Amino acid sequence: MPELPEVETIARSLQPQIIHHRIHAVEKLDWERMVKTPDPMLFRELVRGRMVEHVGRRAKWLLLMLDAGWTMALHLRMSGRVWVATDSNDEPDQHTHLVLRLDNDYRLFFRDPRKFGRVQLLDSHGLSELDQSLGVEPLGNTFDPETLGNILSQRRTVLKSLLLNQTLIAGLGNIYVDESLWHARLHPQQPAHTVTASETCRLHAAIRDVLQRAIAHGGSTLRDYRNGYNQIGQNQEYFSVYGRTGQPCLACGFAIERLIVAQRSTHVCPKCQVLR
DNA sequence: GGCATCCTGACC
DNA sequence: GGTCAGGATGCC
Repeated sequence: MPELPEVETIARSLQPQIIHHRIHAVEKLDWERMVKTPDPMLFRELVRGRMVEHVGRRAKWLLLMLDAGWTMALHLRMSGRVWVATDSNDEPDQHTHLVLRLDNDYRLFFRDPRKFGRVQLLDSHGLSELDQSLGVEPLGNTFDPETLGNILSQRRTVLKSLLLNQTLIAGLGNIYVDESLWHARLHPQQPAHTVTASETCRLHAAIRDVLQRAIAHGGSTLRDYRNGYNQIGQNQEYFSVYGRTGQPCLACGFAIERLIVAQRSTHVCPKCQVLR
């Protein structure tokens, strides 16, 4: 799925296209399980006529801030794609399950072949609950080495699991966890509470660098991800370990290995990332 | 923690 | 036909 950098890139690319435009109607909604709340009938009713005031992001949630206090929160999960179709001849395909008609005749498409994606319409209370269910923003001001150290020191779980846990640090997924750990020279199976202060500083810096670079490159496109203009990202050209099994480590030349950690495909340099 | 589940498509 | 995939949840 889109992870933090991809969702951030989508949010930024949607802003100039949809802010200050009104949603005329929900033009297509053919997979109602996609709507988490409220029920699909009410969803259609409440969305009709709303003005998009801002587009933002919280963790991996894409947030369309609407007038009347509503927020449409979209989660793209594994294969979701959200973009603005500007060509009126461009028809939504069988995997495009949500289409919003805008007042400039543009349409917002939410395409998701695997149907894992979700959308919900939240009032301020619902938005606050969503916010509180998520951990610290790794690119936010409050995420410093001390904060990370406190999170690490209290858990005996392995680093990979901890970094994937959205209730602790919110926004990392499988790609950027592997990339961050490689840059920090830490093994994904190292127990969190054994990470030293200097390693914590390295990990903190690595997470921020990896995410910022990914955003600068417009996100990583493996298969499905596109930005709000339906364009691919470039960050996949800059991976250090993810998907580089058998290829030489960029730091030491040793072959990158693939293992399974926390039931997820995991990539490491066995020489740079030694398990202690 | 580990595992199944929600889905479809790509690839072998 | 089997396996794998950028995610999250729920169950033992």
